[in-house]
Amino acid sequence: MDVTPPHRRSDATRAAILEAARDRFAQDGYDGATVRAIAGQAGIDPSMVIRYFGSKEGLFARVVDVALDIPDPARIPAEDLGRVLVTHFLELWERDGVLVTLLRVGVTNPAGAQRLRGVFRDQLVPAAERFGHDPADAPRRATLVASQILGMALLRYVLKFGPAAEMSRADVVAWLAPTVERYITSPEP
Amino acid sequence: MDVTPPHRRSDATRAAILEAARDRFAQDGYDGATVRAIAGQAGIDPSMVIRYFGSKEGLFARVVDVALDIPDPARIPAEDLGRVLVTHFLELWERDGVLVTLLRVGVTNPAGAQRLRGVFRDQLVPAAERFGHDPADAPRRATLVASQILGMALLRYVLKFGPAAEMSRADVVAWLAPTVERYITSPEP
DNA sequence: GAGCATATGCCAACACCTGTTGACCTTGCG
DNA sequence: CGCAAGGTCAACAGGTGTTGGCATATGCTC
Repeated sequence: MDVTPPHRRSDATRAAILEAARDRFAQDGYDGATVRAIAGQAGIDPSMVIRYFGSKEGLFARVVDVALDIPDPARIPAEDLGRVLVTHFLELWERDGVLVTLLRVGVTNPAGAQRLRGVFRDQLVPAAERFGHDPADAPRRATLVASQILGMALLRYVLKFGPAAEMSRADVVAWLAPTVERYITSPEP
Repeated sequence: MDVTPPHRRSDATRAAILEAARDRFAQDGYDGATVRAIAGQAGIDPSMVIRYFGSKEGLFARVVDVALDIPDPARIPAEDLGRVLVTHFLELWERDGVLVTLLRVGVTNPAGAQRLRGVFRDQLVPAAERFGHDPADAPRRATLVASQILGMALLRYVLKFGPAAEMSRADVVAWLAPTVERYITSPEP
């Protein structure tokens, strides 16, 4: 898709804009993050943002592009399933601000919600199909797992509630792992 | 605190503004809900909103005033604890848009996040103290329960994900009840 | 019932902020 | 040198919360 020559003189600026945008979107959401604030943080003029990314929406689309990289169930011992998955998701949320951005924007912006649904449908549900025994159950299992993971991420990384943010990662994993495991493997409540 | 005479001629208008505000805030969040849109839906002039509630923030403070009414643990049979609590929270989220509003705004607006923290600290943690055996553990238990409930509410009532919204209430209760119960009663993961 | 004070409501405008655009310099490379 | 890409500046059109002035209608006092 990107057929432009690999080295442009403005690549540094583009990268600076993207980095600033990631930061501002994650911090302030879509409406809260103004083009002027992003440009200011990147140290350039607001008009450059538009020239390089077409529009604010175009920039946002570039920023929010996430691969969940859910591990292959075949390579996980059955008794470690919950622990491995929860650990993976925590790392995902802590890696960069993309998921925080996605959630922040998805909650207020219809287009953002659409994008969140896309991630759920294209990555989480298929993973649930690989994990569970009955593929028809996958959407429900994915929903249950997502509810627990999203809820903890919301408290811990978005709202930054004291008790949630201060829990050690090991504690979070220890408590959530059995829940997630049950949602995936148990045939009924 | 409210010493004004009980019957003002403008009470109907005030109520209309509050109702419209509840709706718009729940739907569009704090920034998305404009004073003009609220006034339009209430069928009056935008200036009336300011005159009656001082400012947009004042109106929002009036709208977002929620009592979780968490039931008394002494009146719940131990084996019904999870079911009763999950059912209670689902009804709370479905009753009116207040919790949806609170979540939508809390995610993007710092003041909204503060208010959400207040609800958590003043209502959820004390409840966890009454429920659990070790009061020192209450913040962590409240966090775990909140993570599961908030996550499901997020998918079901805010983002309106298909699979989450279409699950029957009974199904949600059946799946979440054991989780919530474990978070409250189990001394360790 | 008449007159008046006051509450109620609308209109127009304000100052500010938003995304976006076009004209204009400036730098670096062929 | 010439020319295109990189970058800045100022301005635009539209939307925001908020304010003051002006019309109207209501309810109270005589």
